[in-house]
Amino acid sequence: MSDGPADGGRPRQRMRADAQRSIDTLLTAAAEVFATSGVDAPVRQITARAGVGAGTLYRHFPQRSDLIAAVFRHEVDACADAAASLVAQHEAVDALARWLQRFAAFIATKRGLSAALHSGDPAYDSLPSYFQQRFVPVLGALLDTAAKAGQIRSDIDPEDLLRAVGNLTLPAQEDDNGHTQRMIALLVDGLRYGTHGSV
Amino acid sequence: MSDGPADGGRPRQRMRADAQRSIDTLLTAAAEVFATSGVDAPVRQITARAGVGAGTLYRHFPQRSDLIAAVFRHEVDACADAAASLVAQHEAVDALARWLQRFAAFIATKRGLSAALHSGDPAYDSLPSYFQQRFVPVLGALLDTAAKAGQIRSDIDPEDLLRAVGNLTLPAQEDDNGHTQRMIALLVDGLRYGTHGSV
DNA sequence: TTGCTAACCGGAACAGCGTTCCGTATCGTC
DNA sequence: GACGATACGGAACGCTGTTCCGGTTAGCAA
Repeated sequence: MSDGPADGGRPRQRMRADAQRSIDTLLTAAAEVFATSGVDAPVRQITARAGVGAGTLYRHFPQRSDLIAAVFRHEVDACADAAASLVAQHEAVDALARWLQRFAAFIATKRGLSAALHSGDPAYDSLPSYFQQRFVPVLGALLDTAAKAGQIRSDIDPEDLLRAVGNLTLPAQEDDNGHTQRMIALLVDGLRYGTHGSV
Repeated sequence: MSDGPADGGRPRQRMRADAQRSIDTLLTAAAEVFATSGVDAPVRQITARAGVGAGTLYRHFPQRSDLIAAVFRHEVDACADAAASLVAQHEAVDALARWLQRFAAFIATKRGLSAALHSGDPAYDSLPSYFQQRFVPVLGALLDTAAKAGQIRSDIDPEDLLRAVGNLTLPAQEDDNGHTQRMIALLVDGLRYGTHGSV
């Protein structure tokens, strides 16, 4: 996906290089600021970090919700795309485990977002389905590959596992000392149960 | 309860009459403004309606949450106290029905509040229990009286009924044309069921 | 009743916010 | 290289919450 402005579709005509640069910089800066100061952080904090004027931000994201939604989609994409390189570099079940950790880290940054999600702003309406559309196939493929390799059982619904990991992550505090990671590892071990040697 | 300032206790020494007047005016004005513009309404709108300077508001309610909590308590009190006069003027089951309608009207004005409630501000921590402490005995007494008069059954838990009416009211839109009221009436009829003649 | 003082009031003033506007700079093309 | 369209930056505007302080008033004592 091409992280374009908030018109919701593909660019109707090629975007100028500096504009695309601005958008990328803003998206990155906003993600960092949202992570540290929450989604209610001042606009100027984002523009300052991006080294960009306020006008530039409003040109590309007329509404605050546009920026938030774009950052969300951007991070969803980054997380989903991470699966490919993990698969290339690790064994099937290992790639699965690592991706779930990555996914948990993603969820952990979304604490302040749930309030915005339920604010009724229509700009957010498409976000949950985007989340599903992007992650379910990715996780589904990871599960499939590992199952076909005989490394995990094959009766796991990706949607269920997605929700389970999400729930596992939500209540965690910031300083949970790897508790969430250990729980996810446990979950993965659960997946292994019932294959080849073990019963 | 004496709607004092936000020190949480009774006035440690008699308050000047003009101060008490200001507090009352502010509480009334704030309630009206919150009802029309939501709890996020500008402070100046409240002070303007109360015919009072900003300094006066901040003197009595240093934090915004203090004002919101005070308005809430004030309205809880008004609603709870309404029961007494209803009992004096109507038959037991009628008083009960009328009070439930009154309670539903109260809940209906609390739409915007739930977000504030869950904001984590400790000023709101005591509100839910205040709600319970104030309403459960009132409704309990109404139920008791009506039950002893043989007008309704006697196996109703006031806490349950409180929650039921609350839930009944929450999803209602502003223009529900008396739908909520009809549902509550139905609930009261349900209470009647199983007494004297009927089965 | 009068006078005194602590308490209170009003609103101007300040700081910080989101948002708009427009002169200037840059890109892509001819 | 020159030109038009596009995008950039940041000053400026209006609105916000909050503070501050000179003037006013309530309550009490003489």
